[in-house]
Amino acid sequence: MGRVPCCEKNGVKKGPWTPEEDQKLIDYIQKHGYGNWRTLPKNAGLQRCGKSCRLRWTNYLRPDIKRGRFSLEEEESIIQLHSILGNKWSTIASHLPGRTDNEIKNYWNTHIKKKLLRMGIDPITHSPRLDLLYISSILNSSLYANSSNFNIQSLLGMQPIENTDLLKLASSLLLSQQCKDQNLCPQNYQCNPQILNHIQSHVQYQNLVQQVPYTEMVEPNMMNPYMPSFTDLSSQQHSVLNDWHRNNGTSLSTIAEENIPQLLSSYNYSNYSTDNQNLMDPPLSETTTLHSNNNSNQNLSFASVLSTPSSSPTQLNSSSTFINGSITEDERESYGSSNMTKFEIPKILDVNEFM
DNA sequence: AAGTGACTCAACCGCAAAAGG
DNA sequence: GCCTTTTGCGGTTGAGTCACT
Repeated sequence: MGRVPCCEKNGVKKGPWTPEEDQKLIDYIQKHGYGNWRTLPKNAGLQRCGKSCRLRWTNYLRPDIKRGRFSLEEEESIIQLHSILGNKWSTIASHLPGRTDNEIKNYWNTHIKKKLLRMGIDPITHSPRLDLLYISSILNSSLYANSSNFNIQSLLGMQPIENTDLLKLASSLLLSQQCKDQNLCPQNYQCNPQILNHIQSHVQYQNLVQQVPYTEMVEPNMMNPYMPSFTDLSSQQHSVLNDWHRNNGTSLSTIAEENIPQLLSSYNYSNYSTDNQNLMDPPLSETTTLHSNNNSNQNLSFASVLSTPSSSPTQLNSSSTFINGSITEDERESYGSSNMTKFEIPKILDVNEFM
């Protein structure tokens, strides 16, 4: 395994480590610790550069390294953390005891990323890949509708989407966006129920990855059309939060997860309007009842979308499908055993550290 | 059994940040 | 404040392995 040495300059060896080299490194570090990686190889009698020694130790020889398959909990943690942190592998690794950044990075690239892609979820934004759905929709509904040998999903590495409704709703989503962009949306625009189903599915996915305090949203804007970050809040919303902050003697950064949805839902976000408006906000906030709340006429706001975690009184329809309703065996392996609506943050996650 | 392509993962590279002088 | 050195991180590579034909 590994890379073949491309050169051996100055007697510095590269490539795979031998058991003898490993033993030398272990012996030296056990005796002297690993203070200076630069001088370590010389002192340890290794013909390696310090960088190589450090890497070998941190990724392989460290005694607290956990090897073997990632557990379901670990996988869920990685997905959650990645949705918050992006490719900050070392930070993610620091929340998974015994796992290295390299190992997590590899696991992400070889397993999780592909799995999400197959499910039609963008592994970068953790949002549905509407762009591909849109292309697919166009192609499926027009020129190539009857062509059995043309399949954009397979070309793009996606799982075949058999549910044509999903394609339609993707089109609807984009059309509604275009409509909105051009101010063509009628005041009484009725949101396509299929879109609602889709959003429900997406919210379920977000339940999986977004079970973190909202304060975490401050840092990376997750580019998720349904999940505006804290920094996306309008000044009015900030004002509400600040009022709350003043009344409770806390800072915004310390507002607890369970408080924000409650706080936000007390505010009528139908007034919410900014240039970078949420993709679905206008039609949804006017007409829809996404949640089976006790108030069936409650406006849909992103606050209610935000409040979907298990702490929320809002319960999604547990029979809702995940994106297109067909979860493969592979995906079931990862998600099937855990009820997404009941998913909880693993105890090892202390997201406050990200701040 | 042999060939082939996909997958895995240890290790390398280059860059940036931090530390030291 | 500037320069040099060291450390850490994220992206990428490619030999070994596996699965399929």
